[in-house]
Amino acid sequence: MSWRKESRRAERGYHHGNLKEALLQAALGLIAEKGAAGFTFADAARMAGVSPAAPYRHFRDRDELLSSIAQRGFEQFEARLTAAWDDGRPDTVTAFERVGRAYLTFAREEPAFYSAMFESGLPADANPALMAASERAFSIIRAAAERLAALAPPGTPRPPAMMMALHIWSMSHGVASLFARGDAARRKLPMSPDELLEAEVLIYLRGLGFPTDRRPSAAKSAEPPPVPPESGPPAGPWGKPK
Amino acid sequence: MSWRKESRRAERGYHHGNLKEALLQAALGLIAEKGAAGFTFADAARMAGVSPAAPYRHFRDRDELLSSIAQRGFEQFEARLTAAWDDGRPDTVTAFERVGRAYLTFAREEPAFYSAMFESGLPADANPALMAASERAFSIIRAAAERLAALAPPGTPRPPAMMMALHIWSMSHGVASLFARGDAARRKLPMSPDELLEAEVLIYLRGLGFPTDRRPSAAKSAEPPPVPPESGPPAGPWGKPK
DNA sequence: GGCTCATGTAAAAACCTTTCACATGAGCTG
DNA sequence: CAGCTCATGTGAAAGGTTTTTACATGAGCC
Repeated sequence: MSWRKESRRAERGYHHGNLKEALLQAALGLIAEKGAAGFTFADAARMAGVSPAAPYRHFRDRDELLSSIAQRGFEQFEARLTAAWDDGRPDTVTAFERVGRAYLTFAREEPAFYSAMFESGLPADANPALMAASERAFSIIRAAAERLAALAPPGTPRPPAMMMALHIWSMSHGVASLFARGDAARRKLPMSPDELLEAEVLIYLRGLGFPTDRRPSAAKSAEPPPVPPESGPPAGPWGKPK
Repeated sequence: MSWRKESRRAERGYHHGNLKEALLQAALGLIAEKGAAGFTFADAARMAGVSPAAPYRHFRDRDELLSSIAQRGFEQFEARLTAAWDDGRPDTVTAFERVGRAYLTFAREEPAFYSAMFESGLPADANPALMAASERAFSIIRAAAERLAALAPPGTPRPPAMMMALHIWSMSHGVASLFARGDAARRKLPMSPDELLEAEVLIYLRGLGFPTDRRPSAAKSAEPPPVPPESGPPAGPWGKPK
């Protein structure tokens, strides 16, 4: 029953040729199915068809592999957020909400990355490149918050964009890690995580004085779309108890 | 150099007498200093002065110890939140904010519990007692949200209390796990986590139509304290850029 | 063809987890 | 108090993982 190994070796020769990448992929799969904690360096090596010592030619240790994955995760995360933000088109609020949804989508679709990024307990100073990548991802949220802050209705104090960004981030992260991980819902929710976050953000924005009554719809025009500054008893951003 | 073990044994005899508790304490310490992932069953045994096999008389395996700790954590968490809520005294909003602060304080002061509770990647169905404990803790937040929802200013739609509770929880958890763990701040913040969360909650509540201009102060009287329904351009809940 | 260095391997040390047969002694029973 | 019993510990061992070290391979380059 050793033809497996033999053929593997035959297929690729003594040198793997692309081990580093293979290990990253293998680890990603393992983390997705067994959690960041359960993932094993030896397992990844086995999966790539090399000896347990081989990975050490590419990563100082298990933690470095993990932080590489986290870094790569932040890069993809940044890309997704950037795409979702789409430079604020068609209007700032719509784009902003899309960023929130993208956050949850990423957490749901890339649990392995998300784990490595936020739940692997990596030493904060693990990797400067990691920090930088995380910083760049956050900067998307901050940039969006800046644009949003600039829209503060005249007459109201303009909220600090950095604070808004941190608030939005904490909401997104909170919803993602409490309600949007694992097998969908370990707690039965009255609404989906997406709806939950959207309502949360809308209420928050309204608290800052932004007009957030259901979708400025068309309005591809200049910001801000003309909206009554105070539209009486506002309709809630949450759905009716259908 | 074996007098250590000998004396240990002498001190306590063949039977430890309180091993289960000793293991829980040891594990708590280890998790606090090395993270939930780094903690080792064998280490806990060593710390309690027993053989590596002894713990298996009290916990099916490492995970069961972890989930015991998480459960205990939720119990203490519930106690803290209950105390902070203090049945809504002196007024609902003040008490509510106190609950938020208690959340962060717990995360900061009991990192080991917090890790075990939220970051240990325990299988969702690990322990029914754990689920129940977590449910009880959440119920405090929900109860508080219910009282708050009942205060919705007349004329505005009353927000679903469950939704509010989930929102508040996600904000608290988000701030706690992103900004209030580890060595205080791996990211430089413009304000403390406590202030960040307080501002976030205040803005959110204002978004729901609650009057939240700085502290109803005295007003131990009946809810709601008389407040102008719409106080013009509201002063921001965030501090001035001192 | 021969060199060299990056990339793999094998073997081994150190540690963890978990199980199993066996040892102890605390507490009940008579 | 003798004797029993069973919960609680111990030692040893099997099977994994991590990481290091000396050695093997072969790809790329004169």
